[in-house]
Formats: sequence, C-alpha cells, structure tokens
Amino acid sequence: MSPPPSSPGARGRATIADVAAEAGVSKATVSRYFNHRERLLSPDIAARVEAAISKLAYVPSPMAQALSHGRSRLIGLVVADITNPYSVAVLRGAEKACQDAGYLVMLFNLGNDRERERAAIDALASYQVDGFILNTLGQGEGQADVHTLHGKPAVLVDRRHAGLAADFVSLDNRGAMHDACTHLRQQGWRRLLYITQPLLGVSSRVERTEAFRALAAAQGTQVHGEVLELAAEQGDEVLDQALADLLRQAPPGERCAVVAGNSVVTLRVAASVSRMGWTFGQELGFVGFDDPEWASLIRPGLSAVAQPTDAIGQCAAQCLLDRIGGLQGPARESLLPGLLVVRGSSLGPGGRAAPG
Amino acid sequence: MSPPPSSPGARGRATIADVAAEAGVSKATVSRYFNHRERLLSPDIAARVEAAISKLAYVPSPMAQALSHGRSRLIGLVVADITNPYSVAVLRGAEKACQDAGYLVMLFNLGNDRERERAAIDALASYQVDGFILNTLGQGEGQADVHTLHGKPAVLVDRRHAGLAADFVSLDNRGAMHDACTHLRQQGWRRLLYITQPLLGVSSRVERTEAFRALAAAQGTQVHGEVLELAAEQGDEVLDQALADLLRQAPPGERCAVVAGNSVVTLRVAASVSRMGWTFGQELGFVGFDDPEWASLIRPGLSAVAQPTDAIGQCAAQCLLDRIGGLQGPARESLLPGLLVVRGSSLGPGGRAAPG
DNA sequence: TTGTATGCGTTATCAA
DNA sequence: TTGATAACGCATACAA
Repeated sequence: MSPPPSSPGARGRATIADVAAEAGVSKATVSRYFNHRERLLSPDIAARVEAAISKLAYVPSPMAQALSHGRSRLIGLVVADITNPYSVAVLRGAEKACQDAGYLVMLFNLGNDRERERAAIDALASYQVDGFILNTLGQGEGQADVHTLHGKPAVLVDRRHAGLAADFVSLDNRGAMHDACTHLRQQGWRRLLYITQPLLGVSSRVERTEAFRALAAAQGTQVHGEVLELAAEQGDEVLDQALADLLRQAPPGERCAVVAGNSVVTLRVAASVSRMGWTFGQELGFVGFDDPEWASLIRPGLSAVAQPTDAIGQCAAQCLLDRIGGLQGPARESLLPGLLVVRGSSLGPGGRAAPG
Repeated sequence: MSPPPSSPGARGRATIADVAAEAGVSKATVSRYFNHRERLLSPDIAARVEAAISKLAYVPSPMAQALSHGRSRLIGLVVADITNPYSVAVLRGAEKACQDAGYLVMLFNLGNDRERERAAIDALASYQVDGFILNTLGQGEGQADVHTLHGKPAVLVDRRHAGLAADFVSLDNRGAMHDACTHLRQQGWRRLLYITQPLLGVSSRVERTEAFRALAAAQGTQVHGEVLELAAEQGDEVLDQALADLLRQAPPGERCAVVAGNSVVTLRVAASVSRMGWTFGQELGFVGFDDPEWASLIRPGLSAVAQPTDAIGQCAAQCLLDRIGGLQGPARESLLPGLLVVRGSSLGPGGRAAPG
C-alpha cells in the first residue's frame, strides 16, 4: 500500500532493483535468491527478499535474463503448413510439454513455402530461442544445415532433414504400413493401390511408399501393389480414372483396396468414391494413414492408422528439452507406433467391424 | 574473409559493436543507420556502415532492442483450445499478418482451462509482447481485466470479454443466423432446433442463441424454434432422443431441421443421424455454423455458414498492429459476414443444390 | 555470506 | 552530423 522506495509500478513492473531496495539488500542478493537459493543465502536475508518479492509481485524479466545469461526459455517451432491437421496435433502436444516445463513457444508457419525455412529459423534465432522443433520440407533454396541452427539444438518431427544431425521423432511408418497392408490382405483384399501426395523428397512420404512397395514385393504373387502420386493441382478426374482403372484391370475375383498416405488423400478418395456411387468395403477396400474425426461418419466407417500425434509432440519437446539441458551424444530417433483402427471400409463381406 | 577487429562470430553473432569497429564509427552511428537512416547520417558514413553490416551479416538483436527501447516485435496469442479447427484457422490468418508486418507470434494454448488465462497473459507479458490477440473464455478465476494486460493493447477474437475494453473481431453472428434460418424457412423447414455447446457465458454462443430465438419469435406461427445445449459429457443417447422428440412432436406435415452452433456440434449431429438411419434433407433438414472440409462428404452434402476465418485472423492482427502503432480512440468492432453454402441437407424435396 | 562492478546488445541523451 | 555515455534488467566474476 505504501509507495516503496524506488517507485516500482511507476513505469511498468517491479525490477530487481526495486526488490533490492525494498528488502534493503543488493541486487546480486536478490538474483541469488532465484538462482542459487539454498546454497549461499542466510535464512533471514532470504526471508526479507522473499517478503519484498511477494509484496512487489516481482517476476524476473526473461528478456533481460536472456540477454545476460543467454537462455530465453523460448522454443522456436517451425511448421510447414499449419493448415495440416497433423501439424496442429503435434503442435498441441509439443506446446503443452513446453508449457509444463516453463517454456513458451514461438510459432512460425511456412505456409508450405519451402524458401522461407531459412528465414524462419533466423528470425526465431534472433530471439535467442533455446532450441527448435522443426516440421518442414527440408528442401529448397534456404535449406537448413547445421550452421543454420546457430548452435542451438533441434528436433525434427515427421520429416528428416538431409544435412541436419538432429534428433528425430515420428510415426513408425514401416510398422504402420505393415499393419495396414497385413490387415487388408487378411481381409481378402489382394490388389492394393497406395495413393500419396507427391513425394518431393519428404522423408515420411518416401518411407511409406518404400515400405508399401517392399511389402507388396514380399507378398509375391499374393498381392499386387501399385503407387499413385496425386498432386493437389491434378483434377478429380485423374483420381476417378485411377480408381476405375484399378478395378477394371483386376482379374475376376481379385478384390481391390486403396491405402491413403494421409488424411488429405483420404478426403479426396472419399469424395471420388462418392462420385462413383461406390460404397467402401464393397467395390473398394480402404485404409488411410491419419484418423480424422470424420472417419467414422463415412459409411461404413473408414479404417485408419491413427498417429499418436500428441505423444509425438510431447516426445519431440522432451527430446529438445533434454538437449537444452545439456544431453550429449549422437542423434536419437524415436519411432512411435501407430494404432490400426478397423472400421467397415476394410472388412471383407463377412467381416465384423470393431465398434466405433 | 579476414578476421575483423573485434572478433565477431567468435561467440555467436556479430553485435553492433563489431559493426562499429569494422566501419570505424561509433555504436551510436550504427544504431542510427537502422533507426533514423536518411535524416541524420552522411552518405559516405552510411555507405561504410552498410558495407560493414553486410560483411558481418549483422542483424540487430530483438531481445536487446526490447530491453532498451521497450518494443519486442512480439505478439502474444492466447487461444482457448487449439484443438478447435476454428482457433487454428484464425491463428493461421493472424500469424500470417503478423509475419508480414515483421512480428513473431508467441503462442499459449489454454487447453480449455479457463483458470490459466491470467497466467497465460502474465507469461506472455513477461516477454514484453507488444500486444495480445485473445480467443479465450473470458471467465473463471483469473478473469482478465484492464490491469491484466499490463498496459498493452489487445484484440478479442470471436469472444467478447466482460471487463475488457478492447477491439473485437468476429463473425456477424446475427447476420449469419438470419441467413441460415431464412434459407431453411424458404426451403420449407418449419420446425427448427438449434443445438449449441453449453453457453457458459461465451459471447459467440450466447449471441447465436439469442439471434435464433429472436428470429423464431419474429416468424410468429410460421416457425417453431427450440434450443438444446449439448455438453461433451452428455452421452449420444441424449442427442438421439432430442432428435427423435423433435420429429415426433412435430405436427403432421411440419418438416424439422437442425441448426448446429459449430462444427463440433455438426459432427455429433451427423453421427446421430447416421445412427438413426436417417438421411439429411429427407427426415431432417440441416444447416451448421462452420464449414469443415468433410461437409460435402456427408450425403447429400451438409449446408453450412462458412466463417471467413482467415479474414478474421488477419483483421484481428491488423487491428492490433494499428493500436501498437499508436491508434487511439474507443474500442472498435469488426463483424465479418459469413457465407451460406447450400448443399443437399437443407433443400426441400424439389430443391436443387449448388454444385459442391 | 554479502556487496561492488561489469557485461549482455541496443537505444537515447547529451556534448562536441 | 557524429561520438561518448548512461540506461534497460539481470547474472556473475571478484572483492570484502
């Protein structure tokens, strides 16, 4: 209530000097109260400092700390496309983990403009972020290399980076593809078409495609596998034609199914099937990567490999915090398992779907 | 190539002192080059400074600038629930506008925990953000008041704040509800049920509900309107029962339709209709607020009021930047119009849907 | 155990 | 027009 000595609150918040004056000690002592508490501070002094702090509602300025000590308690998060539900889901997990650890997240959305990746990292670095979480293309003009990170640790999410020896967190793409294809084969779908967005060197797309090809090859004559790269620019007729071809070229009695590389593809496939007047699980089997909220609304329910997006985000954040904490050693790799959710789209005629 | 005088790059990036030494001028001169360029700097000195800057790839430290000058070029963005697609869509527009203006966004997700609103703002403020974009509940323990904002300007998105005289940007809820209800009535749907998430004092929900009630009342005997608040905790049977009741209680020949308050509700209604074995546009008419990407996949297409989320985000950011730029005056209010997208779900038996 | 002095990178005030 | 110098808020050697 009574105005403290050095007029805090006069222009903004109380500073360490205000607290020092209020407690009748030096600024260094107040600083020590926060940083080296028990080790070197006498109880009575500590009590006085504490009283002054709570009286003035003093909170240290992270900006000033960053300038002085070098640590900002800021995490830079670069995301290729915030429109992508996957990015958002990961973002959510990562942001929560950072928050819990006392870090704040600075966001930079590339809007799928790979040329801005470098600029994004530089901008974030200029704010002295303690580390990066990167979910980007990892290609193009301003490709990131070790030097780009300004000596700060980084963790890659979902997409590997050619010249970047950083920790990596992602879905176990190979395992997930295995689960999806095995399930389809067991349900009697013999002719598989994998549809993906254009690979463009994006590691997750490449890995899934390669896993699909490897699985089809390993099945020998039992399974016939093809791959279609479908670009956003390509009209719906391209997809419609591809699906029609798939069924037409199948030998009599060989049932056809589609595996979609992500929910963007799933959406287009669902629209196409609707246009053709087909029903999933009848003319065409289906399993998609990603499990969007509307998957169960499409009759008779779309089977999907659900990604543990929240866990991926939290794991990424934890990895990074470990590194910020000083953890040394070679780049680590965390591959989290997906969860196959079986619905009607992938069941054979006599099959039964799990509830939901 | 040759090591500059004061060893830049030795420990991190070049500083203003390095540039000053390289150019043979004082730090103040270099600072002036950035802040008061043409006004008070001789051409030859400016040229020398410029050369040194590009040679050392010098970039001013925003942290140091913030400490000294008070401006951080940081925007604090508090969002109630980043899981909500609406929040993300707005976030996207806002982040882009901020980026274009040279601002970076610090993100804080409340995860629907209204008690953390205060903590969120404080945390952001401690980083000296220049302003806030708030999409929160605006209620609960740590309710925000003017003092909470630490003297920084703020803009409210989608949800008004009781004790906060800040600019406000949102969908024109009344207009959108008018469009939705008028369209339904014109198509012959006479018995309307508005389903919303629990109001909880959230202004957008309250406004839509009030608008619905007002419209129904204004229609007199032509339209019968009811409201259902559906909580996430309530089981599906509650919704199923409500829809069944709606139809059962309708006089013979009076067709029933649902208006959904947002895409969360839309999802549940679609699931319920699926469980009942109904078809939209037949047993039940439908228009929903928000136009999710899967709206056209639900047969025969879900009619919706699409929000201009991107514009809302950009408008919010621009409002805030205006204030940061010093704009005075009373709180402004920007109500952006929604776009009614008509699909099969709201058409009468003889109606024709717009393509898409 | 505590206080003094200095640096972190920048801007602003005041002289020159 | 340019240069010293003092903040900005904090942490840390170093001295006491």
